[in-house]
Amino acid sequence: MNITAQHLLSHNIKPSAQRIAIMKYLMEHPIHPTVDKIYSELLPDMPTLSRTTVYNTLRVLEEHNALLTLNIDSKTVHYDGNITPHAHFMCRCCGSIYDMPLPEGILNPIPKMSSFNVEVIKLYYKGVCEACQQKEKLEINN
Amino acid sequence: MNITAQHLLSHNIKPSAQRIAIMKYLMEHPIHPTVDKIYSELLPDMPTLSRTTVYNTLRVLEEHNALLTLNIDSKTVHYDGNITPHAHFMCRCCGSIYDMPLPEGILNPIPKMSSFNVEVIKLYYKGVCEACQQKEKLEINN
DNA sequence: TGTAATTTTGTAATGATTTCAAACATGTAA
DNA sequence: TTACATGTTTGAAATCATTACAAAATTACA
Repeated sequence: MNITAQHLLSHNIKPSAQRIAIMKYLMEHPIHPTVDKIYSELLPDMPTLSRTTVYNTLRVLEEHNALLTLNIDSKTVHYDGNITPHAHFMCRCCGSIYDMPLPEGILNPIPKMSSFNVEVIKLYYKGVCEACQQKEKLEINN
Repeated sequence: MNITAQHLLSHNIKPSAQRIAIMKYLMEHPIHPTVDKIYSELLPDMPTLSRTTVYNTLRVLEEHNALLTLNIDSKTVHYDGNITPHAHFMCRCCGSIYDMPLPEGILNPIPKMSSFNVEVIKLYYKGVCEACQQKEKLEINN
C-alpha cells in the first residue's frame, strides 16, 4: 500500500488508480494546477483517463477535505494538495500562484465572529511577482 | 449632475445612463448582486438594457476601481459597490454574502511581503449564517 | 462464481461570459 | 445647424469551464 493510498484512506476515500494518480500529482506538484493541467499531465501515463473523472475526483477529494480549491482566478478553479492553512498570491502578468504565510492571528478570532459559523477561510493576494516586475522594468528601459 | 454621476467622474468614467443606473443600483443595494440580479432588477426601468452592457459596464467600473469583484462563489461573480477595504462571508446554505471587518493589521505587512508587489487583497469566509443555523436546529428537532 | 455497488468514461447539455459588428448616442469643429 | 469622429450600447452567436447522464468497467463480497 503506497503512501498516497494511505493518505486517501485517512480521508475516507476509496483509493482507486485514478484517485491515487490525481492526489499524487497534486502532492508532488505544488503549482496549484487547473483541471486541464492535471488531465493533460496524467494522460500520457493513463491514456483512458477522462476529463470527467478528473472533475469527479477533485470534487470527492474536496468533499473529504483532502485538497483546497482556489477561486483566486475568475476564469477557472485551481487545486492545492497542501491542506495546511496558508494564503495564496497570484501574479496578474504570468498567472503563477504562490503559497504565502497566513498573517498571525487571522485564524484565532473565527469562533467569536458575530453569529456566523465560519468553516473556511480563503485569503488571496493579487499583484505582480518578482520575475514579472523585472520584465516590466526591462520593457520600460527599451 | 447627480451624485452617482459625480462618483463615476471621480473615477474617470464617462457617466452614461446605463453606467449611472448600474453604479447607483450597486451603491443602494449592498447585497453583492450577480450580473443577472443587476440586469433583471434594472430591466423594468430600462427596457432596452442589454446583458452585455451590464458585463461591459461592470468591467469598466472594475478597471477604474469603482467596485469590488467577489470570486467567493465558484459559480458566478458577485459585485460590491462598497470599495472601502473589508472582508466577506458567504453562507453555504442560503448563498447570502455579508460584509465583514478586515482583521487588524492585515493591510500593514503588504509592502514587506517578500518580493511580490501586492495590489489587491481578498479575504473570504465561508460557513453557515445565523438564520440558517437556526433552520438546521429546527430540522434536527423535527 | 455471481451479483450488487461503486467508479470510470464519453457524449451531450448547461450556463456564465466573451466576441463581434451593427446601431445608436455624444462631442466637436466648421 | 450639419458633418464627422469617437465612444457606447445592443443582440446574436461563439466560447469554454463545468455538469448531467447513462452505459461500460471495475471492485467488493456473499
